[in-house]
Amino acid sequence: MRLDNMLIAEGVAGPEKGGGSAAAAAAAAASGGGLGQQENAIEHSDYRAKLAQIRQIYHTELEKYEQACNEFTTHVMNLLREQSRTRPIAPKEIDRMVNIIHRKFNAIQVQLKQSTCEAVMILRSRFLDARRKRRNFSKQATEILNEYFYSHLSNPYPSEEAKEELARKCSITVAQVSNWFGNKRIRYKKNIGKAQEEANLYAAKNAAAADSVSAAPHMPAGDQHPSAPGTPTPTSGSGGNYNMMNQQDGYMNMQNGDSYNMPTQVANMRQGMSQTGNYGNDNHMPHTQNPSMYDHAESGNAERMNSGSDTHSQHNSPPGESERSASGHSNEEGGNNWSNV
DNA sequence: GAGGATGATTACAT
DNA sequence: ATGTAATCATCCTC
Repeated sequence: MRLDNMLIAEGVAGPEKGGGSAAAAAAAAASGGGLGQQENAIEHSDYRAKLAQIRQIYHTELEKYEQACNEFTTHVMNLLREQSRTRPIAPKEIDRMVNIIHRKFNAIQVQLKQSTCEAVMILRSRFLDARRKRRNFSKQATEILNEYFYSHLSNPYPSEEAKEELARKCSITVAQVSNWFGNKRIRYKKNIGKAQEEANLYAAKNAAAADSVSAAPHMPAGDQHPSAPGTPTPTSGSGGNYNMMNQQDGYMNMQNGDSYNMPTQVANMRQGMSQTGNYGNDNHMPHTQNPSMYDHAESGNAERMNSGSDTHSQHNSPPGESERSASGHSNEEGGNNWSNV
């Protein structure tokens, strides 16, 4: 019964006219924004064509089975009729035989329906799989995301609100922002060396922005963390939008002891610089001074990765981020070791 | 066309 | 629920 319903819903079973339109409509709904309508139309016609093919195969097979069922039933009936000459055969017995045959053929039909459902599912996944439709984000969106990421390098876990804000700015969904940060964190860790160049780029950008801000100090005081002046976003042009980030930087600075009073941009810059300075250079910063991820990552030292806090701290840190931001609590136990895996 | 970059999905952990 | 890691499928650059 469920199979029947599904096949009807997918437009394989049910009325012939407009077969597949339901599924095509579902496909249209599921595909979401981002694609041109023409492109959609092409894909949907393709999808409909394939679905029609499945539908045709399904119906011819079904017809074949029904025909075979009828043939076999009449065959058995004939046999019974012949037998009735030699022995009495009750109508009940005939009914029973017919029922058995029908049950058998029903089971075969269920198998047919199952495999048809599978085929439709595969077709759907082929056409509706978002991976097949992926488009790169706009340059501006990537810029905004990178900017946020590198200015929160010590704790690149945007809160729900920050994600919404970023999503709005980049014209993407919150889920896409989450995906982006997930991918970014992983790939940053995997390729620290290369990412450092990028990090420096954004750090320098921030520094430049900081200069221009300090030249014209007009930031609303209410927006600012006491120890972290605002970090304006050059591309966004709306300086007060990264409230969360300022608070997070405050959290980061709290752990750094001497950098507690350091302006955010300078801290970021320093992070970037220390990164470059340490990479391929024995001039490591003492961990107590700047226990940032670079010290761990650039060394590529698995032992170091396991030292300090265990995996719990890593997993506790992200979910706590928003709470920290909201409550303004600082974490006295080095929490910015997100790369310590 | 090859290979890297990138967005999305999945499995699994906490 | 949210994160990581691996992987897929596509885009993009050379």
